Amino acid sequence: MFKIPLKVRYAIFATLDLALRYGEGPIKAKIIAHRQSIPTRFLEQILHALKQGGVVESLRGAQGGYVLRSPPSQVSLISIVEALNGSTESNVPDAEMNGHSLRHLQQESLLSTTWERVRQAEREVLQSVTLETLIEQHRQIEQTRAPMYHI
Amino acid sequence: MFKIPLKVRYAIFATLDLALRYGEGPIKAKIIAHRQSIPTRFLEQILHALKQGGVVESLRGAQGGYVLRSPPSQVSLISIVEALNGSTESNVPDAEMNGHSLRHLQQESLLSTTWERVRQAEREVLQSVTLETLIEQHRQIEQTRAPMYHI
DNA sequence: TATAATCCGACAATTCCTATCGGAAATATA
DNA sequence: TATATTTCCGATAGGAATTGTCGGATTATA
Repeated sequence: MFKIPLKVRYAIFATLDLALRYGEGPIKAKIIAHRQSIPTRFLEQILHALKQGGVVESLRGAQGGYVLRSPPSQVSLISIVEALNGSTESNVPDAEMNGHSLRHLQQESLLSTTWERVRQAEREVLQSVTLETLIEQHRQIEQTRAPMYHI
Repeated sequence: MFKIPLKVRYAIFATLDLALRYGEGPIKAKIIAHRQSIPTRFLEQILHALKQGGVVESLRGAQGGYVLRSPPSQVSLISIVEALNGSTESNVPDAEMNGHSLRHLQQESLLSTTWERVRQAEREVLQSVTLETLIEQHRQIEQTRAPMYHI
């Protein structure tokens, strides 16, 4: 329906990369970027946002890198998405209202309930999917694909 | 969660405008634009898309205009949203795949189930809300607001 | 100290959304 | 038929958001 930003996908695959090596110490942004085919400098920004959002921890300096803050089973996609949107996406900053006419504000209030329901529905799905879920899905895909090469 | 395009809101309020006058003959884009505070030329595009999507019918020429194709109770928000996104949003046109590496395609396939669930959840909400629903909400808001002015 | 890594702000490039425009085609009315 | 009206359609401009790059500051290791 509504488009998923590339940033979000990158963030998911970066954290998934960390999840696959959970407990093995910090991993460098550069390594993740290379493994997941993500522009390095862009990924740095994303990882930084994920840190602000409490999804990952960072260790600066030589031999530093990034680590998941919680085990993969505890990291849901919603926490990743929300980390990227910056905590305070809350509700229509004042600045944005100035551009709108009174009419538009009334219109918004009429739809606000519906939008809220849509977002809640999205949230529920994203809450139910964790990095561990994705890892399992990945394994299953690998298992059903592997036999193909042996025929 | 994921941002709602202005185009979608305009489309909803335009069809709502038609819904409020359902059965009273065609209504001109210019009139709707003025009533709903929507840029006229932009609205024309939107109405055209809504026609392609089967949401409205158009009558060209003098005394022409637009009419809802179905009664307000039969027009759900999902049909409006899908009309705007162009029928064949289906699945990743070939052209788009060229830009992506093999890795990115594998990544996509891993998330495709999740995205599909998110979209389905959105769809269910939007299916449950019709223009009639919004009209009723509107009336209720008016009723609770009106007494304020009499004090 | 030298090296390695994250951090941070600025900004360039690109894509998408919003909006405008000119004129063609169709229709009603006189 | 002539005229006015209105949708139709493509092109494109303007602006905002997304994507991506860069330089250097900061922090840590060795």
